Amino acid sequence: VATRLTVRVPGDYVLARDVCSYGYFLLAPNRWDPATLTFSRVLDLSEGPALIRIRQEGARHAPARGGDGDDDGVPPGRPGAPLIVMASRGLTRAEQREARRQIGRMLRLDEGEEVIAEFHRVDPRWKKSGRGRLMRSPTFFEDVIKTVTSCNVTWPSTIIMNARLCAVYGRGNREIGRGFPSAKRIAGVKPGRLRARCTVGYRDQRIVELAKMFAAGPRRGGIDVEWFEDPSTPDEAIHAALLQWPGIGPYAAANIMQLLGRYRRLPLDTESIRHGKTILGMTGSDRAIMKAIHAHFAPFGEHAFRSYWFELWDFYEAKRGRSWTWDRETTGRSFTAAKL
DNA sequence: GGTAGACCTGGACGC
DNA sequence: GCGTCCAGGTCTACC
Repeated sequence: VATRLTVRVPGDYVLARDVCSYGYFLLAPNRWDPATLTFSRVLDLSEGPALIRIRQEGARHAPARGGDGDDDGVPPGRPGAPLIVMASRGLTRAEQREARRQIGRMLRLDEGEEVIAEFHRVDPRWKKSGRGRLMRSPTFFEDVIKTVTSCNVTWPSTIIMNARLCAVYGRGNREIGRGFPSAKRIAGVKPGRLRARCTVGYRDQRIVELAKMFAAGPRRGGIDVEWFEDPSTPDEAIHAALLQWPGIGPYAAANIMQLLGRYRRLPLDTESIRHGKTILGMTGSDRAIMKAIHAHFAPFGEHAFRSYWFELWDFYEAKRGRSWTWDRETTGRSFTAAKL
């Protein structure tokens, strides 16, 4: 008998808005169905993979949009309504706890209403839409690998890499689909084979090396995930550690910090330069613009990245409609600036 | 301390 | 179609 779970959420939580808040919601194994406002993916649980579908109680299909500009950005869904989670099979008690933990991490349910309210006090532009939470992955490992697959490539390549990683090395089957591969699985793959089967290019060795570090764990000189996830670990220590990892430079390190809920640093890339020039009216060399962007968002303090990110996200939405209406086969493939 | 060039892939462009 | 060029962060080598 398939398991059904009810997940309680913060009082302001809206699934459609808070899932469709970061590009990773468009990357395998994640799936967002704009027609039914349902999120689904395969989770890796102790007894095996399981497909889970998540929807929010009472959320209905968004009404057809009117003309451009008369959309107030308020997402479909009743804030704070519980999530209904349907699994493709029966889950043991232990697996139910695992699933809740992974879903909680992915949806950022740990960030309560008061955290988002504080962000809105610092930057009131997002109060009306309620934007504040950023979607991430069920595990730290997946967040790190997704970051690496988004470095130095255009978005369509990132989509392909993640799809291939799941299809080739993820657990699952034809019926339920496949999840994201575990660190242990990738750690045992030869770099050349990863490159050939997943088109990760020169990232092959770096990805395998990272997987080995995750798979080894702290006792064998690898990565101590708990230390990174622990809010009491200082930002500086995490940043310094990340920069030592293969394939992780300033952009990736800042992005991973954001994914860990540390929003003070900005992962700036070429997209940021465009944003600085066209939206913020900045001029000068790329270096100068990067510096100016950091300075521009510094006053937002520990919410700097949220302010920056939702400014970018607003830009994409202005061009392509609200993110929860994006179809992954069309809009979802081309939502970055280079394509607009 | 900063920086030129290589790395790999998919997409755009010119023929 | 086919070949060439370019975008996109990180890393190494070298000032």
